[in-house]
Amino acid sequence: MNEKETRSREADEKAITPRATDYSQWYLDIIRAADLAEYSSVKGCMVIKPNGYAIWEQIQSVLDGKFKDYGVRNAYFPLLIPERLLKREAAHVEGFAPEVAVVTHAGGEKLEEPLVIRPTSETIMYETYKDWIRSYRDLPLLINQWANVIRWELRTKPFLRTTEFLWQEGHTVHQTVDEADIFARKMLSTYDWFASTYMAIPVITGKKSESEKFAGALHTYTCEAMMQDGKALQFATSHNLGDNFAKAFDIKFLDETNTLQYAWQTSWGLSTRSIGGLIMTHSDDKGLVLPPKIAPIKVVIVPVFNADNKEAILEKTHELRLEIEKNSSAFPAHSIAVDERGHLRIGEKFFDWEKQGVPIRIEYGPKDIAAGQCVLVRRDTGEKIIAKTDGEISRVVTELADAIQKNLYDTAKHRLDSNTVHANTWDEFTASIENGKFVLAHWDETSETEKIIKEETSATIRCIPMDAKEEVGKCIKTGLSSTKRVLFAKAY
RNA sequence: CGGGGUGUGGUGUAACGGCUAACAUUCCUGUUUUGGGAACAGGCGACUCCGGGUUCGAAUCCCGGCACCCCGACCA
Repeated sequence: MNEKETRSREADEKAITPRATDYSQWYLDIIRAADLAEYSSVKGCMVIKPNGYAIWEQIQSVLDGKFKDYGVRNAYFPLLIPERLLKREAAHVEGFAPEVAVVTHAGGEKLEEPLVIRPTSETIMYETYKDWIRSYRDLPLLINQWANVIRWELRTKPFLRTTEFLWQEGHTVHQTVDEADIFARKMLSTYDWFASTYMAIPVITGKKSESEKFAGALHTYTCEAMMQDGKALQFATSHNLGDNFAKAFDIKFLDETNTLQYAWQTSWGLSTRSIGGLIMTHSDDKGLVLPPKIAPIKVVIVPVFNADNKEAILEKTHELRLEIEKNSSAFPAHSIAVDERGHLRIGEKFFDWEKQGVPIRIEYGPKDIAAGQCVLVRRDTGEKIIAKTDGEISRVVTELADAIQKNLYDTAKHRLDSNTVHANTWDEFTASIENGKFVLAHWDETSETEKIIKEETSATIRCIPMDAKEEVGKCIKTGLSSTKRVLFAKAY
């Protein structure tokens, strides 16, 4: 075997499984290649590694700022919930009972009352809320919590469904059902805005069907994204809880007319699952691809040096880095990396950063310095751009980041639009679902029909789209009359 | 809980019932290298998943257990 063949074989061994071959393995390969997470010794749980957690911190930072703009304040409630609290709201306990973990022993003794580890915090928070709320002047109460939760799922996959996961859960209390509903929708559009603007993930917003809605909610609103294999991923949800929990937890307030009333509530959440969506939306067969606005490292400068000129080159490299940093607020110091590693060859460094999804790579060596320029390479297209280092570099980097952000969104949007189809007959419907499409179809609005469709095709109603037009139609399964199309797809 | 598969250095693999369990890679030390996956030299690293059994002799054969992975069922 000659040298060339050896190199080619090694390259194959390091390569990521192509998407077309095995989508599931491809997804896991990306996570490993980008060093985002790994399985832990606890079944169903994962260790989020620094590269993965850095993405979560970006998400936290953007969302938390937006929540604060709305007057939402952060708080923290206990991990352990007395079992009786979880049982207060009938639909809620029925929905969560199968997947809760229960602590039965502590302090070396069996507990009088078991404690469940929160699968979500409605119950423990609302138990407290009832003492916080006396009059309409205490409302609205707007609280968010960044926390971990545990749901004992039978089958797990990193980020998308793990036994323990991180999320934010917002819980608000309002005077009227209308005000609560408006707030729930406002949070839905906030998630929509975040997904499209920052994650470059276009979503379809809508309402969940009765059988898919949150256990204990009046309405559940959702953002549904399309992955590269055509399957749907629930990106985030926002619930109008009505007065279901207020009645179960006795949350009442005195209104302006001195009448005691039950309050109206919402809850809304976005989890580390969104990172799974991010990976599956943009990554390619070379590794992770991150949109610049959410990438922890937005630019990596790879200097080209040898033992003789190393110090001189590195000095110039840091000057270049400062030039970008000081001229554009979008690129703080920690978002620009300089690869000074001396034990790796230039090629290995390039592959390393490509795997990690860094949006822009800048190559900077003696030839560039002599010419007063540097070479920028886009992660999304691989295109090389030469820019003058003097004066224009920070503008070029900023524009390039915007162009990458836009390109990633446009590509995902095109994929979503071109794979969303209408079906008017059962045959059309099943064929489209089999082809991995999002299918807009008429439905007779019964849970029975929904269940039958799921059993026969494994497709579920992802949502009743917010922008669904009123039109006369017939249910694709039963032929009964229907007034609007709903979104069906196979889901993660 | 069904169906399928796998357990050997950190990772990926090899070894007919028979030598001190081999090879590659990672990692560490040095030297030389650096515009697309470097080379050489040296070094660290395993009770071959666990427990029994058969045998002069077991990573290998038999029995039992356990763990993990994939496909279902479950899942806001």
